[in-house]
Amino acid sequence: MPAHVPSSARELITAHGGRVTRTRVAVIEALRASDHPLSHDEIGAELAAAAIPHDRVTLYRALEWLVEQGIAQRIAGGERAWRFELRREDAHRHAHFHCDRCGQILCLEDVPATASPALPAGFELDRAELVLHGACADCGRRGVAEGSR
Amino acid sequence: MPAHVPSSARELITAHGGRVTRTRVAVIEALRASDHPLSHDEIGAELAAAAIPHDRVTLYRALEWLVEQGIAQRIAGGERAWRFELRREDAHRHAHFHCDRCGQILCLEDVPATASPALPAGFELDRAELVLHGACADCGRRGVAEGSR
DNA sequence: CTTCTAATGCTACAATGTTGCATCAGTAAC
DNA sequence: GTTACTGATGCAACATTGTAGCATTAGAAG
Repeated sequence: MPAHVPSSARELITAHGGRVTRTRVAVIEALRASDHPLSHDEIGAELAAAAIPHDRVTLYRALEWLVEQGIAQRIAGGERAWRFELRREDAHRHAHFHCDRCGQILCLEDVPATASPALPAGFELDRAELVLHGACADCGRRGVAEGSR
Repeated sequence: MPAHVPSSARELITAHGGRVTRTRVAVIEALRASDHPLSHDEIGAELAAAAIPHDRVTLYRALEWLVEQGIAQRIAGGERAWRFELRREDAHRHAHFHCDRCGQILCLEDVPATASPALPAGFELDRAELVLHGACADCGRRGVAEGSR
């Protein structure tokens, strides 16, 4: 990925009136480099791998800020922990797939998370979250009868 | 609701080879009586209101069993806690709405949780979970600019 | 370089869910 | 009805995930 992309992590942060800190930059880079939503834990591991000192709480707050600013978005995956991914202009409506066996979550770029128009009166729609559950290609091939836990 | 519905809680349990215990019966009744998915906490409150002694862990395990048996299903709502609802034959595909302001979750009976056919090769779909986020009728009417937190 | 304050990095805590194990109770066999 | 078997419970202790408070650090502006 070129280093001088239009909206670098630095630009992205300053554009939202935030301070450019190593944690925020690293989190954005990690999210950008991944092809699937990351959990707090996974992001923490990325930072550790990049030898970037960080605190658990700081990471939570950095992500909270990114979500508030609309730079990132949360996904309620299959497990208890939140997952995060960068919010893209047009593609922030794709669905996700959660494998009930290996727990992996991945993006289904081709599957739109359609916002149905049939909402009751008075309701305001902000966003739609579509999560498909099942077995991913790897797990599916290993047979259905194995049992997942 | 009539007491002699085709599949009473008792029948539902024995049909799946489980023992009929007050906790399981009460949980099923609570889920059946509610028009929206319930959290552990809410179900616990129902049991307490019905003067049914219960333990937090027992409740978790009762719900776990119900989900395993396909009697109930989990919904990953807006908050961290799981929500549960009875799984209905044909209607187990409706979407849910999460109000980002009051935290309430409710069923959108009219909105189907469509399972897209465009899954990558090798993937097996079990179920689709569609959650719409926004403001419910009550919260929406009270103005958008109030701020949610 | 100094100043201002947003972010950080603790610690401590809250909320949610899980594990182990002794005991209780639902069910079936007698 | 009594007995025996084992699923289900209840308790304690723990694991995971996320928050709150507050003193300190460091980004950005002058």
